[in-house]
Amino acid sequence: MTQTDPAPLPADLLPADCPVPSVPVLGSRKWAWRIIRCLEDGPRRFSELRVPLAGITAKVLAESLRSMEQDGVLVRTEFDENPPRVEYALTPLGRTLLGPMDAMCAWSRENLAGLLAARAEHERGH
Amino acid sequence: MTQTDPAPLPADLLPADCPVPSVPVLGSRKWAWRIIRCLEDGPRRFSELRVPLAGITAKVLAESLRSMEQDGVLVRTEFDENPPRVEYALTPLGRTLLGPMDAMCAWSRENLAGLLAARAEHERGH
DNA sequence: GGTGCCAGTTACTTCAAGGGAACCGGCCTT
DNA sequence: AAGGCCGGTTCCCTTGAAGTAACTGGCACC
Repeated sequence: MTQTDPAPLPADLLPADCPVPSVPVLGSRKWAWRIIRCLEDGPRRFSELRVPLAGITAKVLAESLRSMEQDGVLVRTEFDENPPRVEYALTPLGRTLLGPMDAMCAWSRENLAGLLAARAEHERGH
Repeated sequence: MTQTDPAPLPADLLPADCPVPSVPVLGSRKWAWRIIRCLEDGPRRFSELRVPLAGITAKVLAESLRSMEQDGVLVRTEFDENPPRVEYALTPLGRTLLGPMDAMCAWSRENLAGLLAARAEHERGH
């Protein structure tokens, strides 16, 4: 199971002098941001997550959740019911990500248009 | 040249309801954070960037720089000198990234230890 | 004429993540 | 007995970024 192996942190994680070159939990995992957002308001079960995360497959969602659980940003709780129920919730550590994420989200809201314009211009001009 | 095609923004970029699921410029490009940090204090030339970005190859650096130029976060300036000189500098748009990046960096400084602990515990306990 | 510098390029390979489709096990209802 | 629900797993394929290594072009200096 490759996805349950703790992914090695990128070698360049903390280069001693300059602050973080990448964001551990959020980098290189396409759905991580959205998953965290979906859990912001409380625990959700597997199938509840699949709805807002339109397009994600069970496989990828399961993989992402396991890796984020490993990182300690969320917890998986299995209830002994039938049909089975499994809930995912942010940990306190996971909640601390919301602040920085908001900063990034604000940046995107303000600057995404500019970024797309830059790309478009680049495509036309050359 | 695949890397000069404007990469399509991820389809899930702005899902209307919830703020940005990923960071355009910084996601999925391993060296982007560090490159921006290296330009924070002023323009640098190609070979100057290779020093602090220990381990990066000319190819990857060139690719990254071109894609970031396309996104409008930096500019490439070619001087007609010899030997050739080319400088890269952050644009105003690029500078606006520094704030959110600082927030993320602060998060990492504060919580990286906890994250590694969570991983380690996961590895032991299961 | 050979060497070096700078800023790359080109071709090839590797690797991790994502996507698609099929399948599973337990229990419940019809 | 058949089908549905939930929460997955398994296998296989594709993709995109990164890494490796060799090579380029123009000029300048020795």
